[in-house]
Amino acid sequence: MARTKQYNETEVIEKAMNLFWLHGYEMTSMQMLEKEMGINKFSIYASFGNKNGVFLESLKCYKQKLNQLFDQLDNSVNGITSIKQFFYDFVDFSKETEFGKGCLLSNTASELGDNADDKIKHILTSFTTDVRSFFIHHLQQTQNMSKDIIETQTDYLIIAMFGLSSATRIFSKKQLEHYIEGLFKNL
Amino acid sequence: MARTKQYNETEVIEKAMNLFWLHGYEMTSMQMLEKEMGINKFSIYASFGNKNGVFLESLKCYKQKLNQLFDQLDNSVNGITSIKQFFYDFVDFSKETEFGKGCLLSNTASELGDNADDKIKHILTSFTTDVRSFFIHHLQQTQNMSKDIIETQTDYLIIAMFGLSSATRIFSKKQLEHYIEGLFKNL
DNA sequence: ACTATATCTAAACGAATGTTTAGGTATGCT
DNA sequence: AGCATACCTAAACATTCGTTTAGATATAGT
Repeated sequence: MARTKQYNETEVIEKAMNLFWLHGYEMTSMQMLEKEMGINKFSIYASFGNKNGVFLESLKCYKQKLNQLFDQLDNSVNGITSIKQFFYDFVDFSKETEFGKGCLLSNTASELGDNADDKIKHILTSFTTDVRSFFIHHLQQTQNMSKDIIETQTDYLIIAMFGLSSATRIFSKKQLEHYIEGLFKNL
Repeated sequence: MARTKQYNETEVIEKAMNLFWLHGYEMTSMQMLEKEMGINKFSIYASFGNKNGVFLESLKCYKQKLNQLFDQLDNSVNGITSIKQFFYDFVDFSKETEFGKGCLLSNTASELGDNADDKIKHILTSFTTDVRSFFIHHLQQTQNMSKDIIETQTDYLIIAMFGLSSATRIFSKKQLEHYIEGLFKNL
């Protein structure tokens, strides 16, 4: 055999993820990735194929982090309260390190839209359905609502969540708090 | 004297605006602008200086269109109802021509963020304050609320509006309707 | 009709993009 | 120890970006 890799692929992807999260896909160049990941272009292409491959892995990495948020909540099963808690946790998560990063997934949906590669679109839509089923599941816990009302309220929550994820890039925690409190006053 | 311009600057900017609206700033190339505006690069640079100049005029053009929405509403002065009407008008406006364009201003805020040129940032912030004062003005009409409550509800509405403008890129009219109805349920 | 001048066409510019390649370097296995 | 192999460095690749420039074309005023 020969020399072994001198970098951990998971670690460098985490760094790449932060770059994409902060600057978006197009605005993040291979040069920036090279510098931030601490490895050469050759190594990047050897490990991930191309820029899109790096991005794809970054999205997966991000998704795992969001899933951790879900997992934390699944322990305290108490209907709408846990949905509201998820909104707050999400704000903390989005604003934990630097200001104005928003949500990598919704940023991507906004930036690339339909032009995105199929694998990327799949990640985005699958996450949307995950969130949707999370909402439906917890709405069902609370009261015995009709299917129509659950559907309507899920649309409400999904869009509120999507809006929140965009808003975290711009608005302060206090303003976001006002938003969340207003949102759940109606439920 | 000599030859006269064979294009109308207002007309070509409208076409440029639609391109930026649909694809964003970075994704819209001079080549695309050339084709869509129907004039040569030379003419574009002669009229607007550079790409950023075209974008700036496009934003102004877009802002005028939004101001028309406001003007329509100022006639029917009835507090929160008119705010809600604005939300609906905005959805119609954002989805009138093609699917998934969202709002050019909030798209720009999301795409460029703090990296944007100062003139562009000024347009964005000035519009936000316009919307804010519109909300405050109409909230004051309804009841005699405390300043704190108006402030809180304005934050709520501003973020809801911002979220809506992002959401129009992705969600259907019916879903957006569910969202708006939910938003105004307790106001 | 002629000329001056602004508009238009089209080619070329340098810089930056994502990607590839060639050559030097270090390390795991026999 | 030595060799094979996979890593890393760094230069070059083609393409595209926004921008500029040189030359052809058309027209308003005399």
